[in-house]
Amino acid sequence: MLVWERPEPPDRPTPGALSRDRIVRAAILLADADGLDAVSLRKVAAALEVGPMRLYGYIATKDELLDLMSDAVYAEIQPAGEGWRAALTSLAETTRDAAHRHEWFADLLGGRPRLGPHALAQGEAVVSRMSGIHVDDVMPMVGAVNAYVAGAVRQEITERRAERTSGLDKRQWQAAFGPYLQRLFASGRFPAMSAVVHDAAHLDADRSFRLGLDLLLDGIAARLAR
Amino acid sequence: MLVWERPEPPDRPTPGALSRDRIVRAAILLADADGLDAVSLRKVAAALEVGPMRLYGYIATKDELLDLMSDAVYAEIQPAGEGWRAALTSLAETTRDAAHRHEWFADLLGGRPRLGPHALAQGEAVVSRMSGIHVDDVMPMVGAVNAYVAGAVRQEITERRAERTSGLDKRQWQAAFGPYLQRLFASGRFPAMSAVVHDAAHLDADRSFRLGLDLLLDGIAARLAR
DNA sequence: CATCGTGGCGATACGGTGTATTGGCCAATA
DNA sequence: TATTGGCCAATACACCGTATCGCCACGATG
Repeated sequence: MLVWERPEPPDRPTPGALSRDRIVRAAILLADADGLDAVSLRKVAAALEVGPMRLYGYIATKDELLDLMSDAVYAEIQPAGEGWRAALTSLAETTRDAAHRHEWFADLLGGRPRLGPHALAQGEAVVSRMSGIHVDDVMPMVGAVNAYVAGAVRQEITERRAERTSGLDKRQWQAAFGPYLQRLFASGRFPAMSAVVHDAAHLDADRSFRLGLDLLLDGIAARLAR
Repeated sequence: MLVWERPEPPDRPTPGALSRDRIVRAAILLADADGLDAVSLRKVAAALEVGPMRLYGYIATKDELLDLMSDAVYAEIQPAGEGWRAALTSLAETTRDAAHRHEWFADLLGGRPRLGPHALAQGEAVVSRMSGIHVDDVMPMVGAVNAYVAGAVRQEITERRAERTSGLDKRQWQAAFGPYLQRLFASGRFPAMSAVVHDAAHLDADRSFRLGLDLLLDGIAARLAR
């Protein structure tokens, strides 16, 4: 049950030959274009001009393919920076950037164990930059940032998707939810929320993500100062 | 396309009659028992001793059923407490408790718009308790807590599931990942992580969740004090 | 060189899914 | 009583992940 490791055939691969990499890349292209639901083993195989069963010589199951796709994205996330605050900020921003390039990544983020080699390498890159922090504090702090990032990114992508599908048929969306929401708010059952959504300044996604992250990092800084 | 509102037939319902509530409750029982994947319209219908197509008189699509299930869980989350810190803490803990009762909720959390009536009521309960906070700061702060909670809870449930399935056949799991991880760590490519997982105290899930939450709340408190 | 064995690969098959369509039956109305 | 309308069940379709089977081509062996 080797998941992330599977030896390629030792003789140099024929250029057109199948491989785990080619399969994962094809799956990622499909997911980038049409979302995770568009990734089926049949479609991936078709994109590679191959029968569906061929894939089972390289991956054991569809879940394993999803794990490999995730780990391929982790390869794109390599946080840099000096000092813990820069490292954690970079971790958050590069993860978010990756999710913007691959929206489906937001759906997988946190939904499966992060044990792939690239995910581990990313963890190493972060942990190794947490200089001067007590060893007992490293994982909780990194974990908290990862949790915030996963939740915030998923929320953001969800909203973006909702806006996009409502943009395609904004008329429909407004017809469906506009009256419903309007009635609820007019009902007076949500006075506090009404006041906030009416009066508050609306931040764009960048600023809102950054603000929440800064709150968390400020809390970490305060803890470290004690 | 009324999603969360659909009038029940006005004459008082026959006890055994179908209804959105009965459908949602049956789906939740299935999901609690065997996970989200076990929720299929056919199985829900079978649990209600009814043909699958009957459900389409009450819900438009399976996604709508998932939205209704989510919103039913939000009905269980009613944060209490006086003052913003108690309210946000309560929001986090009750959300986490709900995900412990309904593990599938962690998979849905943040994955779809939170526009159901109970979700809105929960939002109102939180916002109305953010007393003394500038109107522009309310949503970002509540949003940050919600993001952290969603990410942390999903991560926690994912780990819990991995442990459980590996508990069923722990031998298999160790045989699969033990050597792989051992080799990676022995390879010396992850010195910082190795040191941390070797030397650091391991917190249980309760403490780790609470610690991350406190970091974020401390950051909020610091911001409010400025 | 002829034959046999083998192993990889394609096609087929199975049980499941969400949902569209069809057709029949029952009940209320003209 | 004849008709019509609406509800409900059954059927149907396209697709999914994956198990199985049978063929064919190739390498080893007599």
